[in-house]
Formats: sequence, C-alpha cells, structure tokens
Amino acid sequence: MSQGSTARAVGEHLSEWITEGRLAPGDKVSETSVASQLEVSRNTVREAFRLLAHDGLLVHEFNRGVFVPQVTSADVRDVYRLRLIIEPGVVRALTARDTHRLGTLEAAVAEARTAARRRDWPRVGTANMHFHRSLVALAGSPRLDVMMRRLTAELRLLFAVIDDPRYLYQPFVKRNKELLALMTKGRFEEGADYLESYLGDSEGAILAAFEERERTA
Amino acid sequence: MSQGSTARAVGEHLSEWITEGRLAPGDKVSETSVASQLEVSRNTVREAFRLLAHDGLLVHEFNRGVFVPQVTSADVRDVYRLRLIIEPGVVRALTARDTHRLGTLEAAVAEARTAARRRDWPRVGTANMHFHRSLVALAGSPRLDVMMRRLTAELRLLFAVIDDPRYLYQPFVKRNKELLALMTKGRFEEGADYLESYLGDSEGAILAAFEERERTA
DNA sequence: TCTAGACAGATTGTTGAACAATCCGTTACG
DNA sequence: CGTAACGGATTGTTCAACAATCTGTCTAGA
Repeated sequence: MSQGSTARAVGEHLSEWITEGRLAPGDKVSETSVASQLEVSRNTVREAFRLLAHDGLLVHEFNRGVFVPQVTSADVRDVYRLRLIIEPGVVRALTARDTHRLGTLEAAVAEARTAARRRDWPRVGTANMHFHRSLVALAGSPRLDVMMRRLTAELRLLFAVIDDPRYLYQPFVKRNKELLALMTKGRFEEGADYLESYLGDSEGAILAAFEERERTA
Repeated sequence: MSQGSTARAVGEHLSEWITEGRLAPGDKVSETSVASQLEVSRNTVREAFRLLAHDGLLVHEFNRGVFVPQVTSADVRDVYRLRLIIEPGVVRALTARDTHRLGTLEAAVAEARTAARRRDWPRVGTANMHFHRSLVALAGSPRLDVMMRRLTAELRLLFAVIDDPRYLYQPFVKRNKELLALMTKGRFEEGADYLESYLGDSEGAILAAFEERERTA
C-alpha cells in the first residue's frame, strides 16, 4: 500500500472522502463503519482519525466520536486572515539569492496547468495547495511549514463546501503562474502586493458563497 | 484523574517527564516501558504519543518509535522568529475595547507571582506559558491559538535543556507584569515594542546557553 | 583489520475480541 | 407536556497474538 503505515493510507482515503464531498461538514464518522468499509481494524481507524484531527480535517469529541468540522464564514475569515499575514510576509522577506530556489513552485504551476487542461479540478486544488506550501517553505521555518500544512488542509475543507469547484479553482492557475513570474525576476515586493490582492479576491469569492449558503440555511 | 481520557492523563505524565528533564532530548520512549510504568495498555500509550507529537513534544518515526526531539540553536531561532512576528502583531492589533478583556492575563501574572515566591520554577514556566497563550488568544483566531499552543509547548522543551531554569524564568515574572500594565492602560503600541525587546532578550539568553552547549558537544 | 552479510532478539504495526463507560433515542410515567 | 428510566449503540480501554521491521552481534571473507 502507500508506503508504510496502513493508518496513513486510511487517513488519505478519509481525506479524499472529505475533499470530494462524500463526507459533508457536520457528518459523524463512525469507527466501525470506516473499519468495515476499508477492511482494517477499529484501532487503526482510530489512529487515522488522530492523524486527520492533526490537520483539522476531523474534530474529535471525547466519548462522542469524530466529526467533519462544521465550517462557517468565520472560518473562512480566520484562514484568510492568517494566510494574508503569512504568505505576503514570506515573499517580502525573500532576496535575490532565492530566485534560484523556485523549482518546487514551478513544478506546482506545471502540475496545475496540466490538471486544468484535463478539467481535473480536484487535482488543480492539490496543485494549488502545493504551490502555497512550497511558497511558505521558502522561509525555511519548519514550524511555519507545519502551520501552513494545516491551513492548506483546512482550505480544501472550505472548498469542499462549494458546489462548483471550477469557479474557484480556475483563477488560481493563472495567478500562481503570474506570481511566480514576478518572483523569478526578483520583484518580490511587487509579488507580495500581487499576492495580497489575489488572496483578498479569493477570500471574497469564497466568503460570498458561504454567506449565500448561510442565508438560505 | 484529569477528567476523561486516560490517554490524556498519560500524555500529561509524559509531558511532565519531558519538561522536568526526566526524559532528555534524543531519548527514545518505548511503548512497553511507558505502558508498564503507568499501568496502561500499549494501545493507550500509542494514543498518548500521538497527542504529544501533535504539540511537537515527541517525534514519531515509522517502525522506529517515538523520540524526544533533539533541539538545537536553530530551533531556538525558529521558535522566536515566529513569536516575534505573532505576539507583537497581536498586541498592536488591539484597541481600547480590549482593555477590559485582560482577565486571563492578570490571572497568569498572579499565578507566576505566587509560584516565584515559592521558588517553584516549573510552575513559573507554566504560568509564563499561560500568559503568552492568553495574550495571543486576544486576537480571537482559533487557528492562531492552535499554533501558539504548539509554540509554547516547544518553548518548554527548549527550557528543559537549560541547567538552571531560575536564571531564565525569573525575568519573565516582572516583564509580563509590566507588559500587562501597559496594556491595561491601552498603550498597545508601547506594549508591542516592549514585548519585542523582551522577546529579543529572551532569545538571546537561551541562544547563548544553547551555543555554549553546542560548542562543548 | 575491516567490511559485508546473515542471524536472532527486541520493538513497532496491526488485528480481533472482549468489556466498561458513556451517549442517545425511545418509551413509559407523572 | 415534560421528565425520568430503560436499552441499544458507540466509544474508550485492555489484552493477547502475530507480522513486519529495525538493531546489534557474530561470522565469513577479502
């Protein structure tokens, strides 16, 4: 199976189920049902639960079980508030030396490009996640990487709520590419500004969808 | 015992063992030894391990076991780099309204005061942790709270390496109190500046101890 | 002497069954 | 109609066992 732990494999399954909407926010995820569906032991499922709780994709309530988090517009604001602090900050702190360390970003852009051509929007989402994680990784802070990992995981949770993912994912492909172009030229200050407006737009789009949804509900 | 989960109780035990130096950085922590010492099942120990790994107090290596993280001066720099961004940023973003929301900070200062009088330095450390977590909580960002929880946990890990904790903890009592005084008066900009220099000093002190240690080793 | 590989012991990963504790929806009662 | 007891279902924890992997030792060979 996927190298090593079966618990990890179970975690990846659950992660897909969540990002693909097969498990909706608020849903309870029972140990026995997952165990029987994936043909693993209950104990292994529990370990997988802990892994996903680590990334914020599941919440654990003692003696009650694990649930897919109920996300609201407040969560959208919270996630983007942190992204708007972290990501432009990282870009602004870069110097000319870093121009030659953008390989992972280029890979992520290419990944998004081919996925978009194939209309494979979930994969575009993954590529986008990779892009922003790689961006933050340039700061060289292991702890910031952990934080960003969690943020991007929760980001996908937010996107999973939206009906039409294309509407949200499509703009990323172009804007990531343009941001990378600026950075390759060493124009980091411009890049940070661009990223700020880009994130602001993104937040606005998701927020609109959420507030619409909350109005009806 | 501590309400609810025994896994959590085991986690708290391990956490103490680490912060008190009974478990040193680099040490391997075996499942069976912990299970027999605390008279719980191996499975419960594994769950406790995951909880602490979540806070960065243990690292899990597949098929090899869990270890107390090996901390270096690079980790000191990383932790303080993030603290220096987060904490003064939070203080600067406060407004007059927040002047009446400093109860938890006052409690933490009081806790540190009484603990210091009793020469109970580990408890002073805990109080200091509470102070800074409460400070960041003022930002009202659940995700930032999670990040800060991890940072403070790792901070104690760093302190655990130092031989004489008094030397490091004592200054905190006074400076937290003074910072709180500024904030109570609504002088947040000054407070942020104060906090910056305070954190800078703290980093310097710990860094000196670490670099001395690394020179000998 | 040093390196490489095989072997054995110890540890982790996972399973399955079992039981206590807790939660939750239903029912019966006031 | 509200409430309290009841019972089924789910979680928390334990235990025993086995497979997979790691680690250190020992031997064989250059």
